[in-house]
Amino acid sequence: MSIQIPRGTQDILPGQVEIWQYIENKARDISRRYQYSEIRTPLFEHTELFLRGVGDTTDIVQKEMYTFQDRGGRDLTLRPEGTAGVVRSYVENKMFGLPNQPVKLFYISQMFRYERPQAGRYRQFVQFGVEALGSSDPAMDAEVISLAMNLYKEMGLKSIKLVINSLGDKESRLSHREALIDHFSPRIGEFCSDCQSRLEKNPMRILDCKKDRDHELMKTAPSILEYLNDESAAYFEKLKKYLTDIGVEYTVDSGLVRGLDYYNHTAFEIMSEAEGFGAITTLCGGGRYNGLVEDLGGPETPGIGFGMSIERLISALAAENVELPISRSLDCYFVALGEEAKDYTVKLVQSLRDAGFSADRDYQDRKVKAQFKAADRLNSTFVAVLGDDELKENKISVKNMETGEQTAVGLDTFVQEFKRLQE
RNA sequence: GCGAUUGUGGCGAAGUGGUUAACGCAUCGGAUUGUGGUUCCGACAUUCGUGGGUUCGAUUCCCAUCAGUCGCCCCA
Repeated sequence: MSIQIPRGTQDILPGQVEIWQYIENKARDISRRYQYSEIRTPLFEHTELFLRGVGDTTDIVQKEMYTFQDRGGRDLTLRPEGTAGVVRSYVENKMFGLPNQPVKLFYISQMFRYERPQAGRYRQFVQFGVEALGSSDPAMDAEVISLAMNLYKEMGLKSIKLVINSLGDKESRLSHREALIDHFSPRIGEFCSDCQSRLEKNPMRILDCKKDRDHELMKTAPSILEYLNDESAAYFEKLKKYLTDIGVEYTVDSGLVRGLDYYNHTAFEIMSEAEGFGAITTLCGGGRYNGLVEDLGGPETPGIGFGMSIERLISALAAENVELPISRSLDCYFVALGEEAKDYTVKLVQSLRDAGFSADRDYQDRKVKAQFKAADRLNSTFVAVLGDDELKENKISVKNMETGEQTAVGLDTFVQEFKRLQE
């Protein structure tokens, strides 16, 4: 049997790729308006980067990484997310020393996670992500969130929902952590094995457990929001005010815990609420990661960012039946009859292309009728017919495919005549 | 990592333990010796994901394997 595409990957074929290009253009345009510059980092990094950056207790690191050794015995991993690589580059290139701060970066790149594929989940997928490094102003958080929300709005999505939460600073998290342990430990035996191991490692993640969600202790669990210290609470209030000021609607969910260890203060998620979207509704996830730059060997630097899946964005567009303004058209298709005409057509197609038009012709040696069918399928605006009759008079027939009108123009002045016909 | 379900021409999709594997769409050719989106006629699977087994015989039964889809865990 012939070789198949690797599991969880996909070919993006003509017809589909136009959607990708449209989205990528939109993402680049909105990044430009928000003044984020593109950064391109390697597809793979030293495994150590993700162990330290993403956190070695996370699912991503524990069971989802594409890790391999190269011929030199180096431990490398295909990036499972974008932030770690960008922060590594930020530190390595000493961007903290750039005159313009904060440093605002974006990327559109492939990510890799070894998982069982399902609706909205692939082993190779593409994220549009944004990172703003060097500011701890809550207005920065509002900007990053609004960038993501605006992209979805401009794409034409209606059924999307923004959920925000604050995880607080280190001090707030610590006191919340203790409160959680006090709350759950007396009856931890009633919880699933995952939760039992979470109790010491990361008790916040217990709140996220789907298996035990109906347990009575879940409802009475202490909320992080009650444990925010004054500074963290004020930060969160500011963020909410800014979001309201710029018209970004949100709901607060104190149970929102993101899957990566590095988050603090702001955490947010954007999901689709479209009917029949499938089980995985998260389109975009992000948050603040003050401390990550330091963990990766840089100076103390605050940061915030998000990652959004292009695949899931496309699914959401499909679920909402959004029509994108994508038009593929052909200006002129050439129909040639006979050897002499065919030879001449080689030059004619070239002349239109050189003049900036899209032009194509038959290469299958098809009959006239079939050539017209092809032109029709290609949605060609005009068809230029060249046969013995035309050649005899040094002319070429140009047919407007919409009106059916056909006129003969001089072969020598064809390009100029064709331009005139555009009006 | 676990579970459910599916796998027949380019696409969609019937079907049966027995020798010609429906049909629809698309494509190509003809009716119309040089003009599309309509109509009519014709052509188009040594083969039913792959490997093995049962059988006189398997696309149809069994096992394994690969892949798709969906769900769980978790995430984008």
